Amino acid sequence: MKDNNSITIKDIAKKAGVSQATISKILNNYTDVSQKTKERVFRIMEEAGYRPSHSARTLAQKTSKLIGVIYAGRLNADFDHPFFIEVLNAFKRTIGMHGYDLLFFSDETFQKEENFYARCLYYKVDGCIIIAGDDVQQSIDDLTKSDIPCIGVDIQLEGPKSGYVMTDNKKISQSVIDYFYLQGHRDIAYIGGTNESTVSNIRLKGFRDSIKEYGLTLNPEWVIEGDFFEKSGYEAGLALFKDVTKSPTAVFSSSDLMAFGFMRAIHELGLSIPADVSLIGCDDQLAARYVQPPLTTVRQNKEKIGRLAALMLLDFIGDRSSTARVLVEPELISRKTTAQLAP
Amino acid sequence: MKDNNSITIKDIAKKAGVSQATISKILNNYTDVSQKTKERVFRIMEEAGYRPSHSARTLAQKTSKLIGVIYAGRLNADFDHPFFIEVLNAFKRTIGMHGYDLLFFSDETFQKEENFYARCLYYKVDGCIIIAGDDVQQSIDDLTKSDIPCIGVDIQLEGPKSGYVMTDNKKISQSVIDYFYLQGHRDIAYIGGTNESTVSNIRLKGFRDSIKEYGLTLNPEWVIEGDFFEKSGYEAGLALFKDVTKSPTAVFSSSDLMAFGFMRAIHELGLSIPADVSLIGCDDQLAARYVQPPLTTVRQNKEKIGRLAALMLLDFIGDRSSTARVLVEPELISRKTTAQLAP
DNA sequence: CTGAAAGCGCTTACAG
DNA sequence: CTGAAAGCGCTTACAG
Repeated sequence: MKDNNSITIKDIAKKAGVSQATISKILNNYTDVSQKTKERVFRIMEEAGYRPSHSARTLAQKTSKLIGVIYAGRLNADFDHPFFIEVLNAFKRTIGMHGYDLLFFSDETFQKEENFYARCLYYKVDGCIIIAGDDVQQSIDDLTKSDIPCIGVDIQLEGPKSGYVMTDNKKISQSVIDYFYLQGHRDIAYIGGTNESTVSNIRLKGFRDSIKEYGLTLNPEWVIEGDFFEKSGYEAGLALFKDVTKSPTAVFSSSDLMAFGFMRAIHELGLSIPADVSLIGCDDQLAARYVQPPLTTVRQNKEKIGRLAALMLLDFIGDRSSTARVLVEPELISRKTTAQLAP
Repeated sequence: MKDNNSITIKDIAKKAGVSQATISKILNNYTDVSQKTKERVFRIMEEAGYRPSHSARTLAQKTSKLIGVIYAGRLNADFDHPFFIEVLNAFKRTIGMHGYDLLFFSDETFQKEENFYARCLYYKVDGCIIIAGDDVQQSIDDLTKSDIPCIGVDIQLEGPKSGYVMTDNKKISQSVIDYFYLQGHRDIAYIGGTNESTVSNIRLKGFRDSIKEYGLTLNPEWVIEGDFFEKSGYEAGLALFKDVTKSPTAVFSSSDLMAFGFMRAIHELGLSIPADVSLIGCDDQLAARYVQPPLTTVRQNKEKIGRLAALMLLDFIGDRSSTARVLVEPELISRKTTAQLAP
């Protein structure tokens, strides 16, 4: 529209008295250019205020130095999930150091079609990070089957150029059971996320397996399906403690939000934590530190997950690896909602 | 590298027996193409698996349909700030419906140079959203002076194609003072953010002005500079209540995090909220609902800010407006840290 | 309603 | 160490 700043490689070539090819080589760090011309050209570019063009470069090179970010999932298909942000933060930092920028696909761009593969081809992204619940599975199917490198976070991608990284969710449950067991608890309940969630199912399986390993028996009524949100935890609390004689002594809630709801229910019932029941959450949200009493919970290493995702993707892009599946250790944060079971 | 899926407009033109120009017109919704050819071409594109190329289009059109996202600021130059996320969410949704995708600039891409203007030209973004504290001011200077449309959130951009939207921060303080006054409080203290923060300074000024409007006098020792984080609120609490005879009856903390710190200090001093002192925070973080007692605080309308930012930017891009400055109403959320002053 | 041709700004063999 | 030329995949006046 305006002055457009459209000084091109051609203009620079003319001013420097060399060919376009030479300018291009200088721009791309070729070694076979004499130091003198290099310096002169750089000076001229500086004076002229030359700006390279991403589209021209991408068109010629067929690679964009762009990474697509696909997010959708269990929390309202938006990116207000704190887990998402922190992982993406670390990812962005690492990938940025390698010269990549991030492209966020707006779900709405193509009227709900959400053909991510098409959009990846459109933008010629070099790779993708997919952070997601399980409801995206279908819309990313084409993409993960393609030869565009993809790393999944919390989603098990199985394509030819795909890999994933996630917390060892089985170990989350194991560490919780271990912790409870050592405190003397034998009657342990579980509040899960939706059963459409892979992550949630792994945690549940880990829970069942651990219970079994300790030779304990699991009351089927003590496995409650929630939806990760506060209200479902509240309802679980009410259900588990409506008859105190049949209540567990310890509860593992697979999200902090549900744990908060559970605490509210227990409070309303006139009971107290951890005197009447021990509780462990999962996520380590900020609020976990501020509830009364502060919530014992399990933290995922989001920084590590993000960094690993970036590094793994970079390896795919550079053809230094093909598929990779990595599990990251969780960490149990001990606070005040858990206590030794009174003998 | 591989099959590349490189069916171009040229191939389609050949198969359809028409010219490239016609294909291009169909792709761009020109009206002057016969319905028959249109349908035939669409079918052929479908069969052939044709994919358009963003770079080719951008190169020819000089517009990318990309919006640059610049974030930096008071919280560690990363995007884990909940305010940021929620605003950006709403922004993304709105801008996405108009066919734009979001480009996140990685700060590290150009070895800390952070010349955002250069990168905007490089990618030919159609506009930018800048969500930031004040320390970015310098690195966005070139950009906001240019003719690239920019909308600032929480930062007052003054360029020829710039505007901003933010909460009416003066009103935040006013509503807090109103609220306290109506409860009988006359001795009101303020815990601010860093004095490099524009937002913080507006709030402080609003605080001072409101105090004056009610004809109250402000004890200079009751204006404390924090840094938005928990610890500084804790220290402020200690300082304000080391001598209870000289303490305020009400405190406005300009962030929830500092309010949490303040609560901790009061608790440690053996005092209680709101019996000994009323407290209002600012942000309405998730944790505000879960602290004991639940925190009265001020909420910003992040959804509205994000939507407005998108709409304003779209108007700039479409040359339907030039500059715009908009303030959004805050909302005071009354919870349990505030009480009528005992007579 | 349709097409020929130039152009967008860069890179890439290839030749020298 | 340097350059001429073709090509990347699209759009845009312009002519018909």
